[in-house]
Amino acid sequence: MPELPEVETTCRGIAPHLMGRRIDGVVVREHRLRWPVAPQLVYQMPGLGVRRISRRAKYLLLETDNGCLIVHLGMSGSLRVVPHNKQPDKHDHVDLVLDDGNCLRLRDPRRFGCMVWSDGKPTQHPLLADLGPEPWDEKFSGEYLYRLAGKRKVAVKNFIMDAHKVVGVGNIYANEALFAAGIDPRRAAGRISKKRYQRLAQAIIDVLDAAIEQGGTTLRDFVNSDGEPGYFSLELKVYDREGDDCTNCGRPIKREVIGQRSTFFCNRCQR
DNA sequence: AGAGGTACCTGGCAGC
DNA sequence: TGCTGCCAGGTACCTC
Repeated sequence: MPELPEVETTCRGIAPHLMGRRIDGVVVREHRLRWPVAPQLVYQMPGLGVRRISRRAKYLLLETDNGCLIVHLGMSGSLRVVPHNKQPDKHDHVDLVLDDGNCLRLRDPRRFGCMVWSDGKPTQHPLLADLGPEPWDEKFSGEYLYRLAGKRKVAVKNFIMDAHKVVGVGNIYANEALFAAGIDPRRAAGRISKKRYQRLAQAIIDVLDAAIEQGGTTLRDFVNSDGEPGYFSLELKVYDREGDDCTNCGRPIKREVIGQRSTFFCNRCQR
């Protein structure tokens, strides 16, 4: 389940194999992703050169000479560069055939991902236009979160997972960042001090940085690899550790459902 | 406008 | 062993 660090790692992994290449063709074996695979892939992409690969939130942007492919990996998606004649597996839904005999292959068993097209600036696409800042953006800070929280009653965990506030904080990292900042995930967003938001903002950045670094060091080959990029072996302190000892105080980690999502925390260390 | 809930999808697992 | 049923997750979209 790709969270932002895995998307970033994918972006870095595939970029060298795509930059400057030409798309010779596109094969869509299954168009039923979250939204139907954009028809432009088939009628517009062939013949175009790849100019730039980048990431915005959890979206990968593949800019060409004439339009931009926007890819989201959903929960189970992955992208790899493989020889085009390699036999696709059941869940290999789309190939972008490159001019060097390889292809960029999208695999997505659960089909929560998407491949949509943007003719203009991808950042103005409806999916991207209203997103909050990247955690590394200078716009993002504890002050920013504090201001946005106002008097809102929503649980702080849901608040930081809202991509319209700040992008890239999925369930795993929301749990980890709140633990690092010592904040109870159930606490109302509007009832947290500016100072504690400053700690939280830094925790979000730190936890994502650490995961991206892990991704970089444990990066599997994005070419000719059968394996999935795999989960970063980042040491998680609370996520999926219900009943285990808190690494800080030794008390058992609690699990509770907040906003229909599993939430893990230490109710002694997080207030 | 904010808050809360639902849908989408399938591999993997627990329980029978 | 084989079946059923539930869960995981990101995000758009629905309703109140």
